[in-house]
Amino acid sequence: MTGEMPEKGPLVLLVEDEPQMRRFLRAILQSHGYRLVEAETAAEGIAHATAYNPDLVLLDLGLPDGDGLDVTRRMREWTATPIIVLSARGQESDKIQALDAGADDYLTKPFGGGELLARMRVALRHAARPGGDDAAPIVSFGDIRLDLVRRQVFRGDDEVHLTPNEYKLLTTLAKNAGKVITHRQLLKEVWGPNATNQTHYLRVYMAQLRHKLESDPARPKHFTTEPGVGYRLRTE
Amino acid sequence: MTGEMPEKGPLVLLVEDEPQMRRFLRAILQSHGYRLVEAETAAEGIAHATAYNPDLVLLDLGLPDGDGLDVTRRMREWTATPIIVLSARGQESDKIQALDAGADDYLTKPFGGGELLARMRVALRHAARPGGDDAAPIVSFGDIRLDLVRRQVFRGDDEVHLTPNEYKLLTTLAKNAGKVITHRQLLKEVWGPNATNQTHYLRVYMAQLRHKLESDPARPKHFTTEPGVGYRLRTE
DNA sequence: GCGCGGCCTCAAGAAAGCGTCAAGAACGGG
DNA sequence: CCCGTTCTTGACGCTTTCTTGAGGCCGCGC
Repeated sequence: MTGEMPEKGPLVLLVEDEPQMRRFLRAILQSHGYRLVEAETAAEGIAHATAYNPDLVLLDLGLPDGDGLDVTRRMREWTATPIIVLSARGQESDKIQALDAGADDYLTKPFGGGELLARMRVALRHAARPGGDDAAPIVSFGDIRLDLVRRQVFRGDDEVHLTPNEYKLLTTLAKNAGKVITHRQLLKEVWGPNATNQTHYLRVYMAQLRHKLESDPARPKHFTTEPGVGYRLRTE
Repeated sequence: MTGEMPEKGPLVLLVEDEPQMRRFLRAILQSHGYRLVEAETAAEGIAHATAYNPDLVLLDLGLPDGDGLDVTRRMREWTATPIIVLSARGQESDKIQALDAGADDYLTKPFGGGELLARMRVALRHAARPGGDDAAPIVSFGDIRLDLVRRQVFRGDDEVHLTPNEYKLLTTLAKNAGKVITHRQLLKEVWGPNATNQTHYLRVYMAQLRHKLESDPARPKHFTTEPGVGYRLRTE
């Protein structure tokens, strides 16, 4: 077996008032690895959209407290998150209105779970396209540049080769730059939860990182030791 | 009407064999300012797609000379142009297949002109978003040129023959040039999701690619190994 | 001054991962 | 049905990476 990551799937906001429908969708989504947030009203839908910033919205029209179209329009004022409308109304004019209001797809109830999932994949595919999500994939300190997307480390203009563990250790430090990270945390992150007392690993690997990335490995400027506690990466 | 402006509406490629349906769609599209290119067969569809580089494709499944899904898949090898499938078949499995093959939407005949136009607007809205079109249809590195449209690989002036798996492996690497792609990703992409632990395949096929495309296969400049992680294609 | 705990260094053996070669199986076209 | 191509599988040796241990340094409390 492989010690996989928790594999957190895309976050879906479900806005739907009928309990029965909600149960149906919840079952489908969760069994396919999606994380789920639910709302029962338009107002709650908008509130959750801003609070959770989901990857996708499933929106029922005909909510108790207002038009679902409003939800769509309101969301489109500030986000391009895919919205798939689910509706009992199959009139062409309804579809056109919803789509022009900013919805990305429109399914008429009843629909098959398979089709819904397929259309969700399409929507998520779109959202993944333009490099809109990854904000700052490059961390730098001193003359070191760490490119998290390409998985490359540069020292000046030269690429530095890191082994998998070295890289993982560096990234966990970099992701919490400035903060102290305890031995336990680092070990758990890099070597897994069964190695949280092998502090010797850290000494060896920190030494390697320092040799590869510090100009004076014996007097580290960036990879500093916090005796008895852990290590810290100083990025300025 | 004649005497109009230079008519610079979006260019739509219509791939449809039934003359009746073509007439119907032609009327709708032209009356709404779209420019139109028509194809009657799958082969012609692909040819026109490369020749005209349309803004949107309307694709009928069930063409005389082959599966419409193939057209979708082939196009997705090099372009992200929106594809809306029009089909008489309304089975859920058909929809799922088409959408997963790369289609952006699926309408079952008969459908209303208004809905089609609305869904086209959605598709064009997606395509219009920033970032624009990314995938250059030709990738090159060293003295290698990879033509994604023609599915051809050249080394200098000579064409290099690749087997299907070799080609697929090369393209998945090329589409993420510079980034490390994990063993798992590559295997899933080339051999399907049931082979994600057959890392041995990768060794064999990477060796073959290197032999065909590297000047010194034993010391690869472009197809580099990231031990324990995956492979990377360096394009500079 | 001495002992001790925590840390760093160096290095070697163990383990895992990788590249190579080759043979048999499966496939597809004639 | 046969032949050539492509895919799969296995064995082997090599390289990289991981793990482990021994030794030394330093600061602190006693």
